[in-house]
Amino acid sequence: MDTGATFDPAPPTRYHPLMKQDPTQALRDTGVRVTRQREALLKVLTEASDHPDAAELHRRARTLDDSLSLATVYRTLSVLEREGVVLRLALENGGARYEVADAPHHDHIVDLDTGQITEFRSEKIEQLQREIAAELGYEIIHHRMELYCRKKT
Amino acid sequence: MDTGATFDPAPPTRYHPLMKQDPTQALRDTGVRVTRQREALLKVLTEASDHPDAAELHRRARTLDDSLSLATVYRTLSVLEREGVVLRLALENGGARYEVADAPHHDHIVDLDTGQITEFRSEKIEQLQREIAAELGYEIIHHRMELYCRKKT
DNA sequence: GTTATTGCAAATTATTTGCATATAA
DNA sequence: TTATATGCAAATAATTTGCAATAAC
Repeated sequence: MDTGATFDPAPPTRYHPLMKQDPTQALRDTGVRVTRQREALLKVLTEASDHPDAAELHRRARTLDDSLSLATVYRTLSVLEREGVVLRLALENGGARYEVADAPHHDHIVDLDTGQITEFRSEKIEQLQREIAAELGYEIIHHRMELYCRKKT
Repeated sequence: MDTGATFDPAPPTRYHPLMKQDPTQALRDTGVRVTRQREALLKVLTEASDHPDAAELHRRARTLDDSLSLATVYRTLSVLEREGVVLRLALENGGARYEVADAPHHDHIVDLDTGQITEFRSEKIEQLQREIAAELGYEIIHHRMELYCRKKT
């Protein structure tokens, strides 16, 4: 069985335009001010291989800048999302989770027992999605797909 | 182009075991008490062709039982979800939306401009999903897929 | 008659916002 | 210098919960 799908426990390649170079400089070029707290958050985000929520990012980034407030975490995440630097993930339950947009588009497998998230992409599925949307006269702007799974015994 | 996908603006066929007969009687058989407020909510849910949130369901059901409280709406929805009678939809933003589990599994297309939701199913995609999960030793318990689209011009 | 369900109000959780102060460019 | 970002505390929004009263079976 070869589905042509590829997997990434933690994607290595830079992808988003803003991530091709130093993200802080790239942000500056877009007219976004780079503050101490934004640098801390960016560092924590790029180093995270899991998918932390705002509170967890706050916890981690505070070790780099202990004045950082949770409100600023939310505000910064929203700026970074608008700039295309991070992606917000809204899983089935609980609050939003975040990941750096440093890899090509992918979808997620959630391990229901461990909570572990695996990323994968399937060009075949993407193609089918586009065709299905097109049948209804639609163009896909973006999409989400999550497989909630358990290890086979 | 034939993707084999099928579409339902509002699915007609009863599906869930509990929906094959009178849902209220079916619930009673499972040991769930059928109250005035639960009947009102069930009626509103089965008659809805859109995907209302809790507040909207409250509004609609209150015309049938004006004593119905929002807290009871939430509690009832959670009971109905546990019983498999309704599905909770957690779209990209905003609160949860609900639909009756009266049709086979399907995914959703969300019109970004009108908010309209179209249901579709694609056995091809489902098959690919299962294969991808299997490659990682996973079995899919359930999944979600939403295509956020705009009408092609 | 029991036991589950309800309404109400108060509590929670996740996130956002107003405002005076601090700071990047 | 001057607009933007920050921290703090208060405000929202969606959902949940404690508890005494009520109703289903």
